Amino acid sequence: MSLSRTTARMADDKKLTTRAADFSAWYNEVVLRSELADYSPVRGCMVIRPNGYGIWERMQRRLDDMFKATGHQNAYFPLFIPESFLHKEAEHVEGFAPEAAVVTHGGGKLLEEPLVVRPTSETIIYSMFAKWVQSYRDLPLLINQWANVVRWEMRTRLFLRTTEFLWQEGHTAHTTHDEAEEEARRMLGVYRDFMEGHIAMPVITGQKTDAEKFAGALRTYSCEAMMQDNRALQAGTSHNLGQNFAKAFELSFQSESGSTEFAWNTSWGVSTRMVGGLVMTHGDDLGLRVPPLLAPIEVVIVPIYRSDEERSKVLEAANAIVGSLAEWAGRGTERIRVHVDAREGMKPGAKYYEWELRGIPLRLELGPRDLAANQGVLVRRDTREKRPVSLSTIGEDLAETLSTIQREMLAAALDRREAHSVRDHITYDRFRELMEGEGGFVYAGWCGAGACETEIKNDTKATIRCLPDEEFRSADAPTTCLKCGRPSTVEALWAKAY
RNA sequence: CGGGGCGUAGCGUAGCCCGGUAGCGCGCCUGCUUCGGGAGCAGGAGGUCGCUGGUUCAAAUCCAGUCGCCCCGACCA
Repeated sequence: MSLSRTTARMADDKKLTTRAADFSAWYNEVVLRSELADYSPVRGCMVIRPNGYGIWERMQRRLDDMFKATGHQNAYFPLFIPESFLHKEAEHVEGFAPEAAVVTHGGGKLLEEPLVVRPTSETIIYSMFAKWVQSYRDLPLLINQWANVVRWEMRTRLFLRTTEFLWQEGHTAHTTHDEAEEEARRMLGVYRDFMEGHIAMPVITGQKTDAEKFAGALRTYSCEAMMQDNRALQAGTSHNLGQNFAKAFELSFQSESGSTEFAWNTSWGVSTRMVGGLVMTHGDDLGLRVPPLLAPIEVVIVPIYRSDEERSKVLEAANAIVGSLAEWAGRGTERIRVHVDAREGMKPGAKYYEWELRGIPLRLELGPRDLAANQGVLVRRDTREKRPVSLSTIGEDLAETLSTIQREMLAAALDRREAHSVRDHITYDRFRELMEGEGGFVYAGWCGAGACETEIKNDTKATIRCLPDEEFRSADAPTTCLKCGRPSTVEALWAKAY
């Protein structure tokens, strides 16, 4: 029926469409079949299913800790924003008005002023900050909120771009430009640490060009990751908003010297899009691969038996392992998340395929022969490596293997990214050929002219993903602009993007 | 908004040209046998054929309209 294209081959064929055959179809099939999400009755919206939401919850938990550790507090601002608020900052309204959903009726009556469903919350938040801040002593104000937002996109894709999505948006107010700048950079660093440390998804950080920056920001910074089709995914952004919103919403304070000044703001956000990034960074032709730190289940135990007698023995042993892991404190308070797949009427092989599709990092096969030897067979999802492990040291063994998987997944993703990155001085013809073909990240010189940026975009669909931070720049800096050949003022990272 | 594809059981589909008992595979339920890489047999449940109208003795099938979804392009996290 309606899902025929994407769910084709799903019911009759057990295998997924391969990444090489059709990356896009592969992505949709993985998301649907691993039950991360499903389409909703409303166009462009999605339902996040328990498997997907479990990953998001772990992302949230970790990020929330990181925000708290950097001094932020959570708050919640309303979904509805007076339409006039959106109009108070010129660039901002231009950026968001086209994709705003507007509520015109309530309680059966036409509203006096339409309400915008937040596409982002700068306007409502800074209008409230204005009420709360009087003195420099009230600053910095460091707030985060977890929320849903709505942007009426023309084309949507599960997790990557949906009409409604979940995210966090940090909003801060500071006394000086430099302090705001420091905050914007700090949170970009937090994002990078999280993406590399937890999603095992390496990112390039850097500054957005004027063409790509947030509507209303002074400067925008982003984390750019490379997906397996060699396209870039903007996985997180952080903005130095300058005084633009402070001026629009009269967010001012009295300084130490007694003068009245506008505050300096930042905002920064990451969304459920990261789940899509996880899929496209780590998934393979068998399905999803979830990095252990984000996996709601880290280890699944699959019991193997013939007779009822064997069944009860093996299940007893499996439950004993679960019990011992609940006691085992070798990982501090963070216990190993283990699940016993005791479903009947399913052969072990069928269970293996299913857990592989869902990307659970480790599988412990447990049969009568294993029990006789006090062992289990441990299988890594990422490498599919299979080895016997002793049940007497199972906690240590699992914990160590999980942390190895986490580390090696990042290393593998990093290798893949570097293998598809070009830093040599590249001719424009070669660049165009690359963008039409295999794609990838290209580091090249840029004269700084918006015209060159636009021409390249029209020509090749590639855009400047960011002006990379120093550590990502090439050892021998490019000297000429990729497009016009004039002297380069800055090194740019070019790629086709999601 | 342009181009393409498609709406028949939970999923995938056949049937539509040429109108006449709605079929198949997967999944689901029950039972028995199975179980170290996607089990077998037997029995069973499950359908407003997207919706509305028209033609006809009779519509999944023909005609008109309408709604929706997916994919590919122009905007965006």
